[in-house]
Amino acid sequence: MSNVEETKTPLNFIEQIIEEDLKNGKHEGRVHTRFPPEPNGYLHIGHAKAITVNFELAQKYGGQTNLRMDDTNPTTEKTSYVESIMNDIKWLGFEWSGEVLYASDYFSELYEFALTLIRKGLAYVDDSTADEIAEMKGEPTLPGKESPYRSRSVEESVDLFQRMRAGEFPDGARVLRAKVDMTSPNMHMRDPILYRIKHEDHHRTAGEWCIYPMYDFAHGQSDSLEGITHSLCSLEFRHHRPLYDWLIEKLEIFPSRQIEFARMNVAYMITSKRKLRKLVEGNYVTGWDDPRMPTIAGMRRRGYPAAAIREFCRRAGVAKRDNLIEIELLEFLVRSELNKQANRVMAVLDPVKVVITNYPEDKTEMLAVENNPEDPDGGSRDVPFSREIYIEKSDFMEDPPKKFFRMGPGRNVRLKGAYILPVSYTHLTLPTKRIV
RNA sequence: AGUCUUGUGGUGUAAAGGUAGCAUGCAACACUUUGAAUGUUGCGGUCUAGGUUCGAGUCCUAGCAAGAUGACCA
Repeated sequence: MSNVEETKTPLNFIEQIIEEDLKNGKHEGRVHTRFPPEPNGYLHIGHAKAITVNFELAQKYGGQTNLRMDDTNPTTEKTSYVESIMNDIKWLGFEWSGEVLYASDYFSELYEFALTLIRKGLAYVDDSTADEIAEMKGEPTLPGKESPYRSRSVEESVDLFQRMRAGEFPDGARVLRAKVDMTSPNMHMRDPILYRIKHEDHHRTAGEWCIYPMYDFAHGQSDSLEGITHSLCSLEFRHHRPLYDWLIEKLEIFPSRQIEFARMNVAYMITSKRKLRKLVEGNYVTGWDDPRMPTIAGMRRRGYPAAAIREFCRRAGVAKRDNLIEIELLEFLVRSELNKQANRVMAVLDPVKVVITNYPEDKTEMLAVENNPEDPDGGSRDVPFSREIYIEKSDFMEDPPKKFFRMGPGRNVRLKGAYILPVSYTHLTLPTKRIV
């Protein structure tokens, strides 16, 4: 009768999408995700969430996860951050597919993509100033205006773009823009900037380039070049998705799919690299890995186990609504993990001497005490026991209330790993108690 | 001519028209072997108003609320 109902573990909405794709044989059943940090600071608890989701989702469906540095802005990015990022991900317990990848590895391909777009009449070089472009962009409630350079010939744009790349123009003189729709209700579709001029050394390509692609012209293209099937990002990129898809379609390249989910917010924790950097640079903390910082490195130094952080990210779930996770959940999981793996020792901070009057004066025996009651294989250690021992002052009360389960007159207590002690004390002078 | 997304116990997350569940939190009780331990019990919820349906958290309509979006950042 009682058919064993298959206990279907609930799927989050991304898993549902993936399983649907798998069912339809999309991408030959391949699942490939990526974690794309910008190397301009240390990873924090919010990144831990993105890392866990990306890596564990791929793991679950037998896929792979790339680690790709989103390094398209040479002014803010540093190699030292690349190292900290690799460190933190490894410490969290994840392994990326192959070598670390860089968006900067694709600068040549991206440059060719740009040329392709121009030749298709889908991008143009704009000589307007930043202010003019902002002005013409309009406002969310008002349509924008087309740039006078929008109708420039393909040949002229190709020539100008090549000369931008050759370093003929100063920073800000011109940009490359996609030709989409200046009246779109979506601001990101109002001829977004694809390339800007920056005469600045890059942490990896050094002085090789003086034009750099914008996020929208690097991220999706990198996803595509790597064959990423499911490109997960946070909700604020929802408005970028039409552009993400538009570029892939026009370029006729591998159709990665962007899926947005809500970032994790944790009570009392700042997850803004900008603000964390201020703490570091203002010397309010000793560094990105200060134990008070909500960075992965900081939490590591604070003693939080990686397993607890991973579990925290899992329990926070994956959904699209804004959330604020209570710190209590993290603390609960840290305790619970530490309970499993930490050895116990005894220490007395505020000692009170106890004399066990019916125990031989010159005897000392070694009693075995388990290292970890939650770990049967944790072994034991020997603790000496003799007539005079010390206990914590707060473990004794002369006139204890009913709820007090520790030492008190007329009570029996069991000493951890040792004997039951009947306390029929006769005389008490702190800091020494005499017990029969 | 704004657009998009999201509303389920205090918090987070499930329930694919059919018993609103799980976790955390809080409370009470239990406990002669550390505990911020463990065990048991309890508390507490579908944004609002209509509609469809035998039946609505779920579908429809209208509201309301919150968040995102106007960088040559990502």
